[in-house]
Amino acid sequence: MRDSKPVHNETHLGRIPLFDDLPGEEIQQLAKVSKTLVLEKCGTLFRTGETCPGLHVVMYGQVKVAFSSTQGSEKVVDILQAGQSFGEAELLLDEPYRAHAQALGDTLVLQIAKTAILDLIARNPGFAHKLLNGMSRRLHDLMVDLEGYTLHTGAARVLTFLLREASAQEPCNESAVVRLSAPKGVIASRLNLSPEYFSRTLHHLSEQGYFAIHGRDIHIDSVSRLQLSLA
Amino acid sequence: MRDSKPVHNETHLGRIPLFDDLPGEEIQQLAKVSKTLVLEKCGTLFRTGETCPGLHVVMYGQVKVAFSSTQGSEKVVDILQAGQSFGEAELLLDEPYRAHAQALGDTLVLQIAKTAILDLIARNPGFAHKLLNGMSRRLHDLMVDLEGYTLHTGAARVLTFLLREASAQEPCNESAVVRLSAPKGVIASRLNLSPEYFSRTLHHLSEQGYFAIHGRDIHIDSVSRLQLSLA
DNA sequence: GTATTGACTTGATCCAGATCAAGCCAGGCT
DNA sequence: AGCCTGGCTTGATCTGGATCAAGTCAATAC
Repeated sequence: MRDSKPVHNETHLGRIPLFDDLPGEEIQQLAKVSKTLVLEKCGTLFRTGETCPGLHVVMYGQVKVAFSSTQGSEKVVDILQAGQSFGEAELLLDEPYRAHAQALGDTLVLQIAKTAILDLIARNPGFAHKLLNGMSRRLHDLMVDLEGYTLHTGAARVLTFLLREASAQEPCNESAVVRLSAPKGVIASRLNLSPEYFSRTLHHLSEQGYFAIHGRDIHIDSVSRLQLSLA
Repeated sequence: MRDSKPVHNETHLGRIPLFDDLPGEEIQQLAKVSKTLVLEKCGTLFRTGETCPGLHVVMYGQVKVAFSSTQGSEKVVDILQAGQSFGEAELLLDEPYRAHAQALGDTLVLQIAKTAILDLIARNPGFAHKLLNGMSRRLHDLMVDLEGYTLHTGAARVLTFLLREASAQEPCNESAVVRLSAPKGVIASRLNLSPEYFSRTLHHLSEQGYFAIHGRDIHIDSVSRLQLSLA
């Protein structure tokens, strides 16, 4: 993890959904108070228990956020893609992180100083509203996850995951090729399954004819058939 | 579930944490656009799939929020106490509820019109900030729950629950009597356990000498001993 | 007082998914 | 080439917690 000077971050920041209707001078101000973090594969962004130095925004690459148990096992909570921000709740509450975050590949993250964010909230109602929407989205997604973990089976979670990926990667197509954006073990943990059971479930479902597995590519013939199997 | 005219809601609203530093005229405005809902035991506040008519605030009583599976079983997500609000995320996103809500006893709930809340966010940065803090808190609590569900055992969840209740009901005491605020079955579901297993675990832990069970009262001799057993 | 209902307990059995243990295979080393 | 190393699969076994099935014990209703 190395720091570098904030060169040309304005242009990048301006494209992030959270900031994209902020006036130019605000963006410049943000860029001035943010640090650029370059992470290589497995590089740590933050650890459990650390206090939150600012808002993290993934510029490119992927970051996995996970809990770690005392026995060394870990549970992936989220896989952040480029454009996503993280740590709003901890920032606003001044609570230490419950989870740790690690880059899944070469990744670039901006860290925006806390005061700048608080400032924006106080001065710019539009920004506050956008932040509220972002947190609502996260809260909502977390509820969906929770529902899955507590009252759906492993297979159902796998199917829902594939369907969501399919509609994100190839919207409104009857057939789709879903490319798993992370190692299967990471996806498994994200779905709260052991790698072994995830593999078995995936192969079992493919034997039922729901899709074909080619490495990290899942070929789905009939998206609507998957949908039906969940109802 | 009956509606009644908004009588004297101002005084009640002004005491809710979310609104307690709003000027009097704003409170009056809120009271004017809010509906009073009187629920008796098991009365439904909202159902899964309904769209959100406004922000719900529990004035007194208790409301359980739960997912229901197709097979009739349900999973309690949260038990709302007096003073708590619910539905911010769904309100802001215009998404239908993922869960349903039911009164656990005689309960009074205020329902504040969506437009009034949006207005306040736009006009009053302090309110927006407070709302952000509230949602951060909920997001954070959900992460804690998720951590418990995914990497702690049933017994550990029971102990953590009792400890949290103890410190809420009798802060900083070495011994405490925790009164379960809802039927054991509801608490069990909140901890993602079957009623049977919750009962067993509770009795098993009491046999280990962690506490004594007297109906809904749990007598804890040594709070610090429970804390130790979790580390 | 007796039935009824709802909240809880207790025991027996079952199962989804974890864990343990090999083995496999592709890609990056030297 | 040969050798790791890490990601994935596959099989055998185990277990936390669910489910099914009776009770027990209030508290309310009749």
